[in-house]
Amino acid sequence: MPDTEKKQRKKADSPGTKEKILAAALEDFGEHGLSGARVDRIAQNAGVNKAMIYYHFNSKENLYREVIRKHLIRNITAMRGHLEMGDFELVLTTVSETYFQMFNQRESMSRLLLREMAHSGGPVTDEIIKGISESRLPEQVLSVMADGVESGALRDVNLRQAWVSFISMNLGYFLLSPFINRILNITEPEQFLAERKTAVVDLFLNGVIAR
Amino acid sequence: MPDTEKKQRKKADSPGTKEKILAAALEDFGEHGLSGARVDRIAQNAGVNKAMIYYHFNSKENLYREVIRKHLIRNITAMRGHLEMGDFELVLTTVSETYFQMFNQRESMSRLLLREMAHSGGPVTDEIIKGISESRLPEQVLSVMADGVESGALRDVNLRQAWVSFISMNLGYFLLSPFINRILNITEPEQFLAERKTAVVDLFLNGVIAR
Amino acid sequence: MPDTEKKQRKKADSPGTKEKILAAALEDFGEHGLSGARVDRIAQNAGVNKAMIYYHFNSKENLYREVIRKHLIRNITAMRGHLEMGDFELVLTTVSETYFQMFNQRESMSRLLLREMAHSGGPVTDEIIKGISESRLPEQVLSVMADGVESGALRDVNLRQAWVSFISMNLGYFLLSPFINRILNITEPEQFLAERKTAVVDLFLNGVIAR
Amino acid sequence: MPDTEKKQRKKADSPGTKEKILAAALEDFGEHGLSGARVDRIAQNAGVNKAMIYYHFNSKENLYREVIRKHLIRNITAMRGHLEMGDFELVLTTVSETYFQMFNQRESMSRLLLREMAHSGGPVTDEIIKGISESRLPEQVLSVMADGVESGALRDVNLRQAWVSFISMNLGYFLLSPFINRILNITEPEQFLAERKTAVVDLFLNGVIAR
DNA sequence: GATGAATGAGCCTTCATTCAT
DNA sequence: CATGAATGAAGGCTCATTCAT
Repeated sequence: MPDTEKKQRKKADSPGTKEKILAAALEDFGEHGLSGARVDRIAQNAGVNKAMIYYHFNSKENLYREVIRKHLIRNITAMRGHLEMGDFELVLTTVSETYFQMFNQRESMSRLLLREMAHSGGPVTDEIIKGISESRLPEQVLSVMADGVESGALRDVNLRQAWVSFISMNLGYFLLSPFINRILNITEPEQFLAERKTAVVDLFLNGVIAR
Repeated sequence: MPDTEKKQRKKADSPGTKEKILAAALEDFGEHGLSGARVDRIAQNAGVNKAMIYYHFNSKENLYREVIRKHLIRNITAMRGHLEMGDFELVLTTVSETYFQMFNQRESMSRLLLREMAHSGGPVTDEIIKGISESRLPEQVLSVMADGVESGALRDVNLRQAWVSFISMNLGYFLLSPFINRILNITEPEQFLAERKTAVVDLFLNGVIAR
Repeated sequence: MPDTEKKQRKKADSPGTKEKILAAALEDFGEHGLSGARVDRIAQNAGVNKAMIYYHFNSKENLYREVIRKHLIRNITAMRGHLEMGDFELVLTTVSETYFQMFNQRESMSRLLLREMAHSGGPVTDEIIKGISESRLPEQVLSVMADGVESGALRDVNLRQAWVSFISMNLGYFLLSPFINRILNITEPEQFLAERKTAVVDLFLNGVIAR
Repeated sequence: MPDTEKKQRKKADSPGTKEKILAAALEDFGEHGLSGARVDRIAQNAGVNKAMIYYHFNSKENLYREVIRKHLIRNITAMRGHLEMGDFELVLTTVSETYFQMFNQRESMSRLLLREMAHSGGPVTDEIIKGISESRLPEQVLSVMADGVESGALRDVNLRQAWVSFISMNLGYFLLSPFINRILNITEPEQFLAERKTAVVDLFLNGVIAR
């Protein structure tokens, strides 16, 4: 049947055209933002014709959506799997590690997220939030901390404030690294980053644990 | 009273045209970023002719530079004055307060800074960094903390890591608030923000103080 | 007949869009000069979208370059073919004829060249000069004249001065015709032009031949 | 009377403001043409406020007119004085000399004239032509030549063609010098120019004199 | 699927000109 | 006379998007 053939070809034909576009788009959106990105440039860096972008995705904005969907949300929801509840310190370490993996794999990623957050009402804000909410991660951690407070293991701190602080500590360096590196004269960012995971967990734990 | 406003002067008049442009520009750059901002829109919101932007500033990018120069760097360097060394907790509180004042006065500001930081190689990165460096704030705080470690008052933590964490905790909510508010279901951001100052200092202090 | 026009091809079609632009551009540049020409006007007269000018050529200035390249340099280098050495008078006549053909075919051309020469450091000066040099025309004529002087057929005149005079005589009317026609009250320029070829060669020959 | 005072000041006040503007304008128009010239630039180079240009002259185009009036037409009409009829060769030499003086004094001048001629229907074409006609120079020379032909001293050439050739030979180098210098590899233009006057007259005389 | 050509709206910038002082 | 500020009308160029093949 020709139909069958066609369908199979459809998948086989474009050898990763969509993927090449998505990769180039991630780079460009990360580097220049939604309005600063250029469809021509993305097409050229992907090695495809510009019209193909409109064939596969329908608009620049939709491409942006898909990029975030693929690279960001996928990672966030994947976090759920890695997070089997247990020791509080282990939970914190796991969360930290996931963030570090997520943002470290591709430099463009953090920039992309940054810009998106700066937009607030941007096109994919809702989806990101939905992704995070569905991961139920904040909920779980807050509940673990609540248990800790109740059992007297943790100080009676404002849990949501604490959680915001923890997230901020984790993301902070990714968001601010170009600045921090120069201001603090950090010459080996990789090493600083490697130390950071434990430093963050250590500071936070000492900050909340009862004494 | 005479000379209440500045209407009677012959020259150097231009009743705040530059200021009106700068204000409108801050809004637009904060809302849409450098590339997303529109010169027409800025002119219209400032109530001036579009060409005046090029008369007073020379290009869109230069206007951007001036906006940051005026609103950001001015604040950062002003911090120096407020920071007479004293009690460690007082220092932290002062720093926190300055950040909170700085970003709270105008919503656009945090978005502007956010975007600028995401750019890294952006047009004013150097100036911002210079402004911060000249304020000598990081230097001072690090030295205070070093004293604390030496005297045994503070745990032997990596100071730069701790400092990055403190900055991140302070800026984090400003940068991420649109997300955080919805994810943590924060219905009264003002109150959350008001609590935040002390929460941040409290968590950090407990995190570093020797026990 | 099949394939009369070029409508059936798949690619490389664009039924002469580039050519239409070049033609309209020649007119506009000739009429108003590089800075006086208007891209909108060129596009409209060519019957194409303004953006196509930037698609096919990359800037107004580059379009200008291409116009000259196509219409001027092509003619100059073509001269080489017509110039088989022979009788001195024949050489002069050939040169004259080429100039007359070149500038007579399109009124805009002479104006274009005129303006370009007035610019000296203009964008295509180098190319024009290269085109002329490569045609080796001046070289050849000078050498023929040198032979004439040596054999005693020609007076011992300054050859380069003579050559400049000959060129000037040939181009002069094209450059100055709007003025000359009115000052000398020439009511039938075509006839004056037709007589000019022989008049120029005659005057020059008599001026240099030994007596 | 204050009125008297004012009037006298009027003339005395601006110490050559108009002149400074005219000088700067000549330069700019010569360098960039009517449409390429910039009022700002002229004002700046003249060291006056831009509005002054509109105070003294009324528009860019009118300034252009005045520049030509002052620098070109003045010269052309001045020629009349220098031209007392006499020996034919003397007449030719005088004409040549006048042209050479006129164009040699200011480099911008020839470019200005060139551009104006390329415009044909330009704003001052009429005035230039009127200036030339009123100088009666062409008329006089043609009549001298006619006498020469009648007396048998000159060959029976087409007088108007000959006159056009003579003018072209005189102006040619000025118009084409940037090109000619490079094509003929003329390294000392001043010397070439100095030789040119006699070369032109010599060639023309030999071309028309009966043999 | 893929491509080169085409389009229309809009953007940043410039410029001749005017106005208030 | 002189000036700084202001204006409106383009002008060159870009860009997301679409079309024909």
